[in-house]
Amino acid sequence: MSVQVSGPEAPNCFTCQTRDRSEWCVLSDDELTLLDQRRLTREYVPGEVLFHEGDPCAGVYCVEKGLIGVRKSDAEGNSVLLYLANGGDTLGYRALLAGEGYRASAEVLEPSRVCRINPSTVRSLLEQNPALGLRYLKIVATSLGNAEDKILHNTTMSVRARFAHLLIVLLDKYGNRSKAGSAEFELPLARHDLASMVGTTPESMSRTIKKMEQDGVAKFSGRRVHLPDIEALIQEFEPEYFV
Amino acid sequence: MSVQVSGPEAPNCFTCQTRDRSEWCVLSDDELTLLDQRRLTREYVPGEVLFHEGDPCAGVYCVEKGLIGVRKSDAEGNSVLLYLANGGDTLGYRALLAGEGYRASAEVLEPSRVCRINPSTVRSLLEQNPALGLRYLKIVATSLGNAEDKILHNTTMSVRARFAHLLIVLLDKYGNRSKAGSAEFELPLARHDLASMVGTTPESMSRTIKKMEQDGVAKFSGRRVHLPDIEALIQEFEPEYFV
DNA sequence: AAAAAAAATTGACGTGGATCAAATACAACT
DNA sequence: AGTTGTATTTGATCCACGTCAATTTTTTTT
Repeated sequence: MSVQVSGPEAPNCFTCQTRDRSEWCVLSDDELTLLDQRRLTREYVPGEVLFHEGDPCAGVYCVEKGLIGVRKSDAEGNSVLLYLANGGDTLGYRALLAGEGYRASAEVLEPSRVCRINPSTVRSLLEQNPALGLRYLKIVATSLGNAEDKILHNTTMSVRARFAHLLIVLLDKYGNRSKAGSAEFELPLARHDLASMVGTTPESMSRTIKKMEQDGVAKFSGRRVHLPDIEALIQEFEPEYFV
Repeated sequence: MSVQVSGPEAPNCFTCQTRDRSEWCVLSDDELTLLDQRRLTREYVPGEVLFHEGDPCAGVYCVEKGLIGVRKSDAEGNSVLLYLANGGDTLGYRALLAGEGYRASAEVLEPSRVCRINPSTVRSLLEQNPALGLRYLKIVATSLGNAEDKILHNTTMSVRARFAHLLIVLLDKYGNRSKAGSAEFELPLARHDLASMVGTTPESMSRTIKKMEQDGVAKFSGRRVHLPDIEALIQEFEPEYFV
């Protein structure tokens, strides 16, 4: 279960390694002190849930380290993984800013340390520091752009093309395009979560992977992926116009 | 072509009927004066385009009256209609707030009068009036929630269910649920645009409509729709859990 | 009113991907 | 190592939907 962190190794907002990657980088020292006083820090293990779809907004969750997946489900049990959050990412701000409950749930995928800041604290920071609001505006506006991209992709591209796209996104986030043209890295997700991100079933995911291996576009072994030709992979979702 | 509006009947921000429905309702008189000086008002006819996907952001577009559709397309010519904007709605703010170019285009569907406010004016208003930023935060956060809903819907529901959902949305926006259980109203869209909103082809749209008529769920004649049983229509996308 | 153009419908057909069911591989305990 | 539970793969089948082509209907133009 999750535990409240305390003791000598206790984290705080001033020494937080990921603060400069988060929205809080615009806060003054005084504001940072407030944030530090109000934060609730917890360690989570895979399978735990930060918040559930439908819950009233309990604040924003600031990921210090680990991996969280944001999932949206419907009544019949279908669901999609909308995105992944790492150290430096914040979750739950959409609900807070919209003045709603959560419309997705956040599930822990890898052992994580996460701070929660309650709604009133965030609101008072927003009111006293306009720069924070602008930061959030930018984040939300960018997310909206990405979400709209995804709407188009999901309705026009094949499962294979969407998965190729996902691989490139994951490569840029969790691997690195070292050697010219090829790359190898560790996927942060199990098969069924890959399927969930692409918006398909594990069965179709499995078959898609198999076919891509046969075509030599990618090689999978467990969570390890080898991409021999990144250009070719990109062509899967960005086809040539002049054929 | 679009024309610059002037003369005695010239509109202005103070007398604008739709201002209190827009973000600008939080502006002071001074700020409203600035807005009024800087606005560029134009009349548009169907088929014209306010801005294209890929264009650098030229500001926000404030719809006074008419109907605008926001469309996103890819290289192969696929496209989806993301949403519709009426009098009181604002367009293009996402690009401005994200600091990007437009990632969708805005096409005029019915004769419209639209004001454009250039980026620097909006930015200075945002800087001097924090309430405006909060308004935008709320709008963008709500849109993001809706977009994420759509991602889930598009990947899990059938064309027919999505269309049933669209009909209810359009009814609430362009018709009214007068008589208990039934309703009749005028669709603001042609068939191919309905298809585009649902994320399907005109052919499939046509067949879906036909089947719904056979099932007695809806009756179409041109753009006129009769919905004899709204509850039944809702069941198409919100199925019973206890069967 | 006739002609031309555009929009919508219908038909025929193929297939990507969902579904159901079973087999295999893998991981975690004891 | 053996057992049990879970994740992944494979197989077989089906159908919702996209695609292409041909009409028909509606709208626009002259």
